[in-house]
Amino acid sequence: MLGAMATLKDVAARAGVSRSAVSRTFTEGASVSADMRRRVQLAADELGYRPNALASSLTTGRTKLIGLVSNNFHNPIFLEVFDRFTRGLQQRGLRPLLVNLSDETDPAQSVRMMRDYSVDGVIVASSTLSPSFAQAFKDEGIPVVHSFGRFSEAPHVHVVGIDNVECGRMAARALIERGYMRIAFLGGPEEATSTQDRLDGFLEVASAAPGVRVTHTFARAYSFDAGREEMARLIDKGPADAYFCGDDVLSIGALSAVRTAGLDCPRDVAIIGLNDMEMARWENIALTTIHQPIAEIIEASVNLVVAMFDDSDVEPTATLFPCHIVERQTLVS
Amino acid sequence: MLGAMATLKDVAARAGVSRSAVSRTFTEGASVSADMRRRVQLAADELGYRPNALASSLTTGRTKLIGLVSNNFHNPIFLEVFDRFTRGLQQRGLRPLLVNLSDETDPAQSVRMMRDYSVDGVIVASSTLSPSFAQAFKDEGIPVVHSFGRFSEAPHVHVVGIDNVECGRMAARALIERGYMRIAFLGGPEEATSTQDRLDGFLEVASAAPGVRVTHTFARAYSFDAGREEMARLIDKGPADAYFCGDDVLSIGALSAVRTAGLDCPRDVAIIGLNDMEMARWENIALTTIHQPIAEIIEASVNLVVAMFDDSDVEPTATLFPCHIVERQTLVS
DNA sequence: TGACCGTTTGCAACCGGTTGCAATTTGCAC
DNA sequence: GTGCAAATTGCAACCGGTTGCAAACGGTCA
Repeated sequence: MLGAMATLKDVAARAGVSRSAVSRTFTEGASVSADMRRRVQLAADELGYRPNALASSLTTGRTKLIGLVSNNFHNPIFLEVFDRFTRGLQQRGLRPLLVNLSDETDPAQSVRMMRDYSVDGVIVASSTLSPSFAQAFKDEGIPVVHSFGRFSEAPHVHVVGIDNVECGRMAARALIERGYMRIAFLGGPEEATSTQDRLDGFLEVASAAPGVRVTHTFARAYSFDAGREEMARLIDKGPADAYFCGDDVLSIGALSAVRTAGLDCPRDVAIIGLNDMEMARWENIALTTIHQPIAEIIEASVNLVVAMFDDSDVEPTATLFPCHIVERQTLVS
Repeated sequence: MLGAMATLKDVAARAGVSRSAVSRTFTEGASVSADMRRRVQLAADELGYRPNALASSLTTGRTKLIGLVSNNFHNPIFLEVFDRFTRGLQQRGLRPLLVNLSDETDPAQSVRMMRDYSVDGVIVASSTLSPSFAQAFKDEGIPVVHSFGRFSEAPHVHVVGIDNVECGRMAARALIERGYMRIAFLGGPEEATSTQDRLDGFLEVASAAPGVRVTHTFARAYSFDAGREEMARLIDKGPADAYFCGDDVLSIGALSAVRTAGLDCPRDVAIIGLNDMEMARWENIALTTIHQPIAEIIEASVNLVVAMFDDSDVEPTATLFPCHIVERQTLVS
């Protein structure tokens, strides 16, 4: 169609004005007369001109690119997360540059990469990465928010998420209140910060409850298979009465193992999950679980990273959103 | 840490060489002596210098940015798709710029956006978008590949995917071979190209089979709820013996409805899906389904878009990968 | 008519790189 | 030591924009 892409210069020539005039026409709030703007627009339209966002970023220092870094590409809840993040960013005129932090890749490399592309900010979306990973971006001078990250009283970077320790407590209380006496935590991978925190809270409450026997084990991943395998193993050894599973996917795997073993879910082995992902509502699953307010977390994360554009040096904050239990059918009521 | 990011000029000054020398040191295959390279490297390391990818794109004309455009942010299989795309691109040194084509946003806007950011290419990952959408990128001179797109003998843009019509035939044959006499297609949204094609193939074979009664309906989306609702409705009216469901998610929803109605899945109502997503293997689902070779499709798509960098004007091709049925437990054997 | 002020416009330098070309250096054979 | 080709280096222009500054313009008021 067009031999080459029209540039500022072409438009200026065609409209018979200076390059600055063209630039100003396409810059919000610049000083241009209505007449000039009309002439430039006309020439621009004829040539199909659009400003090159990358070229202008050179002088303005803003790319409107946001790094979206995650290592959770196997947990269905993250599709929901990506959906919301991309929409939230797009609505604000920002573009997500997606980084898949698969285990092989060196994390430091992704930091360099983000710097190479001069992203305006980075959102680390992961409940398993250590706080130090997000910090690496800050050290490079890149605004960063850690979504679903580990809470800290005095975080080094902005953290938005839930209080995993409190969720652990909440789960323990829920099980104890319902009269379960042998309860257990079936966690995600031991090295995940979310697993550690949820366990801490769970044990804190459970071990303080008189007469309650509490145990815990870890699955090798937040995945269906890992949950199923671990629960199968536990059933073999004689299971507890009720389990707090590290997350919903794990819960669904565990649930499957329970049923395969010919046991009934709330009656023989009860389960409470965490996340309240879409699937938890499916009527063949009907998982009782702790709801994590994803939408709020993401909204807050995006707002935070945007706020940092203007004032990059605000004190890092930890924003926690409250969770609540959604009653379905995997716990006696 | 560093007041500001070090630039080429800073490094040149520090090393006492010309700016060109620094540039060449960081350019593959440029003419620099070993001695020079050492001096520059030293200065660069001391300053923590890294070349600005966007600035260089200005002269090289390559950004290594690839637009990844999709409107499927609710089908769990697309998490797998995004995972594979991001890894495939990253391995080749490319960065995915994710675009969420949610229904509200004007498609034309995403085309402009990609142009503004000078992406080297675009991958449209969607089985529901019309071919003309992908074409819009081509019209702007942007290399584009439509993954999971509709097959055409003479496509306007590169298409990589499966033969949906053939899948429809395959499903019909599978049901007929197994002796089901009243079969039906429970499709995705009627306007999705994949739904249309699968229906065509299904009807073609089914209506040619003597004594076989065939019907079809559409769910309002490729989603669990839509599948469950539609199947519940069908059960009310008296269901067919066996259903080809538009995809796995739909199948799982339908399966749920079948069980909720107190029916047994292969015996009373049989189901075959399409996709073979991870969940189809879950033992509480065990869906018999047509396997779609996602990995191959994505690998081929990425290769294709990369190949277009060098030669943008190759004749558009349609690459189809064969599918096969994976036997599990929702069809009699 | 001229002084004065606010707007609009263009010039030219700059953002952080790349690259063609010519000048300089190097290596090697004689 | 000389001659010549190949390898290395720097200069300067360029990629596609933005922006501070000063000149030009337009209008008002005396």
